[in-house]
Amino acid sequence: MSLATDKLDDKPTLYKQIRRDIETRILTGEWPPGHRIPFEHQLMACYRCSRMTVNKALSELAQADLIERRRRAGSFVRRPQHLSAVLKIADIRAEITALGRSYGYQLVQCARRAASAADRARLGVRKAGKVIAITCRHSADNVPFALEDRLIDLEAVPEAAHADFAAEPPGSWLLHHVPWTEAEHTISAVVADDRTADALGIAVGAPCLVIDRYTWRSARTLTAVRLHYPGESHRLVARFKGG
Amino acid sequence: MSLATDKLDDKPTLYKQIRRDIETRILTGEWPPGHRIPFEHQLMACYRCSRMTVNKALSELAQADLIERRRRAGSFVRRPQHLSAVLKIADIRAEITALGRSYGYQLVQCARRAASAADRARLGVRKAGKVIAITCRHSADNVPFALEDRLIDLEAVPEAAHADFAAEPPGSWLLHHVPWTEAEHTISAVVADDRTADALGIAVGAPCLVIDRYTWRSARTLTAVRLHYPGESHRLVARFKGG
DNA sequence: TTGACTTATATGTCTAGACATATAATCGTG
DNA sequence: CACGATTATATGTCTAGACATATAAGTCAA
Repeated sequence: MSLATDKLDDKPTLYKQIRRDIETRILTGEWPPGHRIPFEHQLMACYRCSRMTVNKALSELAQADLIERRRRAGSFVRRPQHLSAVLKIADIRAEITALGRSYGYQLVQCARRAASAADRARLGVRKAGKVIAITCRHSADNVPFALEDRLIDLEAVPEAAHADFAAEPPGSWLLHHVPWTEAEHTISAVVADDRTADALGIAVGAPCLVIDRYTWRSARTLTAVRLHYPGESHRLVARFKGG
Repeated sequence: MSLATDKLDDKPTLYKQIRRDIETRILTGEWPPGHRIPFEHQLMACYRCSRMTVNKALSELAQADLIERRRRAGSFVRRPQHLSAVLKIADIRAEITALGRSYGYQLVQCARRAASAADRARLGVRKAGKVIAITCRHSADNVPFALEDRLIDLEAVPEAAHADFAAEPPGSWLLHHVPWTEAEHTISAVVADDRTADALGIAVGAPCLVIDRYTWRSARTLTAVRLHYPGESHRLVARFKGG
């Protein structure tokens, strides 16, 4: 279980030095959340450099959400984002092939229909419209990997009408054809019902990891998908830095 | 399920305009992974601005991992990071109080002992040494919220010997007293065994979300913790931006 | 063909200024 | 005291330069 030393080997430059100094103080707790970072002009004097140099350091810390900058007031250490969570799982096919396993895909069902009330609730739309409902299965080395139930809003993604979801998984198709701006994952655990157990080749009552993913482009829901993973075998691994 | 329009309302400035233009082309796929972004001097001419302005735009895109910059070669669209995952859950007490619920804590067991072979394997240490093993329970509004099984390496965190884990949850204590540099979460699903079901007040065989968290400081494991959440009630929500 | 050397060039960092702008703090007035 | 107007100030953005440096590409000799 070795740990990568992220980027400690790159040449130290002044702005990185400044950024690092501040970062260290934040991570060690020497500067707790809410603490005001020295003003830019103070750091200029301290490090004997121009304002643009300290500004670059502070801007990067702000982009990384470690500090918050407020006009006239100064820069402050942000509270660590409790319970804030970020999870990215873009494409199951890519995930499986990246693991060096062979990817398999079976389309179980694909229907184009007028949105039901339940569909509209799931997609967060009011008006009537058409949707595509897809059920499919992903497998790795011929072992079921995940069961996918997806809804695509055809009003938001009209191109999807011409996609061949028997040939290409909807997730991959969407990733390559439809730009998105924001997404949300919700992770929970359930026990397998008949249908899920059957599709994943596990026992009824076996644990499953469930991921619900909603994808938007500029406040418009594009697609909603629910994925069932066999819970014992599949794991989501998340590694990160920070304080 | 409304969606915050992240930062579309802020004043458009030139470097943001440039960043946005490039971002859009990447997200729409107009510039696929590997595509070379125009050189800085081309963008300077195109937008009629100084090099620092385009540099700021490109630097931010690079920091966000949307592009990769290579000296002499130029800037290139990066492959989307499939299966990359990030998850942050710092402190259960903070999580619960942030939800506006009352936090409760019960220490079930706390033992200081020489590290067993299993302990050493879990912490990734070779040498013999002392550890603290803690089992405790977190509750929200007097309903069991999570069961925690934690191991703290006393060689790495000697201060922990003086902490009172009956009064303060170990996660909170560690967060406030011990700086860390890197962590890893693994999420999986299981069904509750006797002990877990009993502690969480759920049925044996009910689904549970399991989070294993390892925390390091400079390649040294500080603590390993396993959390069981009642799977039906607890959800991890992850929201993020990007392509 | 291959390896070593040179050169051109795009990015990396930095400066010493400038004006814009949001807003905390102060001041003044009813 | 409450509230609106003013002011001071820290950050936000931008410029027109500069030199450093890694490296792709070209050059030349073995």
